[in-house]
Amino acid sequence: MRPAGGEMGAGDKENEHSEPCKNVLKTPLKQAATSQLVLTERQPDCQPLTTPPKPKETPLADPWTPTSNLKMLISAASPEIRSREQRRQLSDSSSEVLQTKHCLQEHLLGDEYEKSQPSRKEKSLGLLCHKFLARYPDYPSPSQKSYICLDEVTEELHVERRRIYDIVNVLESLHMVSRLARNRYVWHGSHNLPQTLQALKKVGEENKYIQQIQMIKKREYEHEFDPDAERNEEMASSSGSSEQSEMSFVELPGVEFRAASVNGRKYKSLRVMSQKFVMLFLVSTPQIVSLEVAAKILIGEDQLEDLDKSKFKTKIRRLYDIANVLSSLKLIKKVHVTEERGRKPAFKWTGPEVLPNTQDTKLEATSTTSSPISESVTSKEQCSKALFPSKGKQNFTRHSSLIKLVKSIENDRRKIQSAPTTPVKISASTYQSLPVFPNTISQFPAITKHQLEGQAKTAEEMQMKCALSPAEAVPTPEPSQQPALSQPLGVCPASHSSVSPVILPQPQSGVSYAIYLHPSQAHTVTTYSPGFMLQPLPCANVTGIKSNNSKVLNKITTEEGDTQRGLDEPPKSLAAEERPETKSETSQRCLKRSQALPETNLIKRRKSDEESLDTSLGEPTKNEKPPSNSSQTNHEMDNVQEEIQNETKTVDQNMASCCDQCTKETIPEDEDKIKTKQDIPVAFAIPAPETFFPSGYLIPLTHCTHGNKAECSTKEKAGVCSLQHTAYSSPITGVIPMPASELKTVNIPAFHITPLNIMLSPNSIAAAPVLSNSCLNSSSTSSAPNPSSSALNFMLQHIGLIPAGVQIPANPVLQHVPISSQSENISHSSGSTNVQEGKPSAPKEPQEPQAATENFFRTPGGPNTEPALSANSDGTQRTSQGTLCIPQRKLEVSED
DNA sequence: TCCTCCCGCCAAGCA
DNA sequence: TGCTTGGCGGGAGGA
Repeated sequence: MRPAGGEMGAGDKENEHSEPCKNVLKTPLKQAATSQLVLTERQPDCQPLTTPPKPKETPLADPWTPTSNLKMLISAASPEIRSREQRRQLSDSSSEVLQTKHCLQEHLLGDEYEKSQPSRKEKSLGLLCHKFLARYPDYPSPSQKSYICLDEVTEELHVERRRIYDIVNVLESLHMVSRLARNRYVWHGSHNLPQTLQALKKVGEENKYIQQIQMIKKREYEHEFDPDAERNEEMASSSGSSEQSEMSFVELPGVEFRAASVNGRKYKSLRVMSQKFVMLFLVSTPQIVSLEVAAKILIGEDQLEDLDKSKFKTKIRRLYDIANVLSSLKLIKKVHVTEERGRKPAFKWTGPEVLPNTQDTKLEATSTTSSPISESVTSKEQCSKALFPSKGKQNFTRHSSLIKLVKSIENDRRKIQSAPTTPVKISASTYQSLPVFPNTISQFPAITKHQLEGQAKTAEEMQMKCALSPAEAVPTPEPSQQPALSQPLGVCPASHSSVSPVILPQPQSGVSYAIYLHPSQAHTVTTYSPGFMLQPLPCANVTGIKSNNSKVLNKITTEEGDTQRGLDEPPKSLAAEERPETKSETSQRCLKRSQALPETNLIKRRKSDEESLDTSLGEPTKNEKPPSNSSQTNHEMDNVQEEIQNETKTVDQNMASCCDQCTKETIPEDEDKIKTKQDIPVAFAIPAPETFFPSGYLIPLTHCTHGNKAECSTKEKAGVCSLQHTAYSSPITGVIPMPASELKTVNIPAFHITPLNIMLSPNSIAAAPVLSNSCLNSSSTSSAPNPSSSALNFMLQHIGLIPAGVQIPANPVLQHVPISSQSENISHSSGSTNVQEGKPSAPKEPQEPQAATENFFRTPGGPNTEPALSANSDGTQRTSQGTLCIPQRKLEVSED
């Protein structure tokens, strides 16, 4: 009957009753002990016992049939039915049932008996988990705690204890249960779930999982063109993660984690894996994660040992286990993403949207005026509390990293503060690195600094505000959309805030808009920030890497800045690319930083990112001064001209650098490279930074009322008005007041070669010189240029961005202007994935851009939460709220 | 054939 | 030392 040979298969043993004593397993025996009754009764009749596992399973109650399963599910749905069933079960003579079964078993042929056994599916972990969950209320009253006795559970559910551990471990990772003692757990239900998810999301963001995913996808894509790179990938994966060995378990305050023997196995704990898996969903957009990617990331965080494919397979197995439980919890749902290489199993987050951690945010919010830094750190620590604090081991990344974070933040802050001309890290580094006007930064009006700071601060304040009242802050048609909208400002982690959403004051409608840049975009943008250049932006190098088969991937990725530079090196964007050239102080410092980091060390880069992120985040926070300067100034006409001039300089610089970049990088690209660039992670289609500057996301800031200056001044401290006043924003995105109805799209050669789709109002030019400059890209014929546009035209012509005689119109005309080679990338569906990538704001192919329907900047909720969009003629889409969604890509996901 | 994932061996670690 | 936990991977069932 069963395969003989060596070790009997698991399944064999399971059904094996004829080969008794041979299999006396420790655990099974124990279990047998727990169900002694059954065994003792049976043993005499049947063969000497022996197969602990079997007796235990076959015995109880109803046989495992679809019917019984149905009953179980029904009972699960109804406590009454359940209890009734249980009572009946108890009343039944279990021994009789057992005997009957065993007798039946004995009389049946092997095959027949096997058939009588529950099918594999009926024994699935998912179903088991359902049954397990059915035993406890989702929200148990705090007064009456539900205790879980593993022995009872295993007995009642007729499963091996081992299986229960799998379930419990995953539940534990979500803090739905916690271990009290041996064999004993406490059921918390979903009470802690929101908190847990928030914490996980935060930690996930801190860990830059999005970037890791991007990198993995990038490598995958590379493999399509270079099969030999596979080995490299593995090496890269392992080496790059050599310092990621530290895995942490995110613990919630008040929910103590006391897993036994976890110390020795924590790194590979199913709990940790589960949490990380969840994090991937929470930080990614859309919230779809393929098993493969998840496994790779998990492996990446393990030791170097995890190189072979068996490890990968093991991870996949574990992920299936976890996924089954999460599916039972309805947190995820299995789907498939179609790729060129076939369908890939993936899971889509179907759980609750994770809003900003209100607790955490509140903390920060309330502390903003007192001790921002410490608060921020504190909150982070709270979110990612280390395990076993009593042991004080350093095994918990969160702890150590947070500590480092604090230090790095302080250091950066000091540096920044000491640099009077460094308004905001982002812009500071940018400007400083500009070759044309190396000292321009010193001329940059302090007011601009305040504006920028105010912006950053505004973002943070918005975040807090959103956290406090998300719905109010960003009204959305659907609750599920809230996260999407609030995320940029609220949920959006510090890392994103560094990119700070650009606020678009809308004096007329009273509604401001923020152009929120997706994390990936943020990276691009923030490359100006020293820290960001260290980020392993995948897309970038891909282009240049393609031909470098022999290179070790990790090296390649880490060498973006160096090795790629000579090629097309894009991702790094301005800062990374120009640093070496300009050798400005800032850039040098940045370069040093980046170089100091081991190229193969992903975690270090991550940390570096965190530093910069936190720095940028902390910057505004630390700055106690209300953004009054910026807000006030923005409204003062007297200053407009000055600002225009200053910004014009900035623009000029940017443009100059942009030109350089374009000529260097964009033009030379061949089709292959372009193709490579098209590679976009399946679930996280993030355009190659070097190629495109992804679209922005206009977020109506309806909660921000436009008031007069006086009003704002009074509100500024509350961080409400600052948003509106930050009209000029950073040169990166440009900001201009405009009515939603007048929003139009133009391609903005935002830094380098990355065109940015951004909305412009007819009068934007005059109001926002920076944007106006961007408009130069459009071939619109101009109408009477105003003074500012004239100046811009002059400068732009001067630097060769526009031909002599061409004038940038004061009233920009919406246009999609293809930008050289970049445009080709767009229409391309991700290299390896069929999750079709939309292109990042798409330049050249006006027709294509719109093809992408699913904006991955959309709400984290993914497709489900997609707001109603109305397509604009230019391919952009607008939500019912006026939020502009620029199509990014189409995700083909098939649900099972 | 590949995808899923059940099953239980066996070692770490706790009581 | 016995027992609990849980990492791990073989291999079976299903698609």
